[in-house]
Amino acid sequence: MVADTLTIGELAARSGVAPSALRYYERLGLIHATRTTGNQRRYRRTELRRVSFIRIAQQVGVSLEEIRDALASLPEGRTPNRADWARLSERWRARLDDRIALLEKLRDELTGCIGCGCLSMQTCKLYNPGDRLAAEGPGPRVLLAPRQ
Amino acid sequence: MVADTLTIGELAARSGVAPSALRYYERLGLIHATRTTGNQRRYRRTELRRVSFIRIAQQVGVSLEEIRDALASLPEGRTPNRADWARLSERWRARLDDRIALLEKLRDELTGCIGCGCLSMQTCKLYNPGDRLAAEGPGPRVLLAPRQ
DNA sequence: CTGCAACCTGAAGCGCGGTTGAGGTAAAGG
DNA sequence: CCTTTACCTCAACCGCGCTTCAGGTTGCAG
Repeated sequence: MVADTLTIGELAARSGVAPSALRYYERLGLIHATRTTGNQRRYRRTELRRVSFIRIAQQVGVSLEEIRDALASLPEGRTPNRADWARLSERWRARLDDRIALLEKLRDELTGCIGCGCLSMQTCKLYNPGDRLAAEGPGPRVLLAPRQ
Repeated sequence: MVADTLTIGELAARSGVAPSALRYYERLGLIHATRTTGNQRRYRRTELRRVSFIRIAQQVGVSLEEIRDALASLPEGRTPNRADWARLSERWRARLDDRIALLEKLRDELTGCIGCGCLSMQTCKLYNPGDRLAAEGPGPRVLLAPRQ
């Protein structure tokens, strides 16, 4: 069955995401499907692009909630075009840049910092990169959200 | 009380990690403490460095289990010296390099990839950066582990 | 028209990385 | 000495991002 819509199994196969995960994404409002008369999901091909975006964003370390908000900025009525996606990806490029900068800072300071014995929380720039984390206060919830 | 050992509260304050988390790390074997006659934990100052290492590794996206394994490579009998820590941090530098390379690839391909409409799982290099993920097979457990 | 794979829902469960709470003990200051 | 604050254990719970399972329905191939 190679129509203009995809079954959940087909979308799963093409995206590498399990059907259960796709249903989960739908519950959270990240993707959408129409239904057949028999209540089975049918996906438009453009959903593939959404799923792709979701997985990429997860790799960057973004929670599904944030991803949902980002996807919500895509047009409702019509199929998103290149410009729409480009706008979205531009925003994520900035995120990536930030994240890369953080990791580079970590890398550049790691050896010297541990080598000199300063890895003691107090003085170490490494432990509070840019004071971003310090501002969050105690409790780890903030960091470490989408693994990887 | 400013002795040569730290109470759990002091270690928590200095490290920015909650006491409950420190006890949790101990249960998992990431850190160690001696006990007073009254069964309270006392930490050697070097534990501060361990905790610091743990938090840094988490930022890079490593699971506590992996961190424990890494810390296990430190000498048992004696206090780890600079060379010990340097050895360890060298290994993590490589991890950081890998991770940075991945994110840079993601960034460099993101705009072009979405812009050209190829973000379709099939052909997109972005979705399978370096085929590392494809090799894992279906199931997300692998990626997205320690959030952020 | 029948059979079987693929699909459906809802609820429960899992792994991680912790936090919270109850009920009790230790230790430092006055 | 006594009070207050910090600490102890154990068990239960939380949020995230799913998976699994039971019990039932759909839809395409032969």
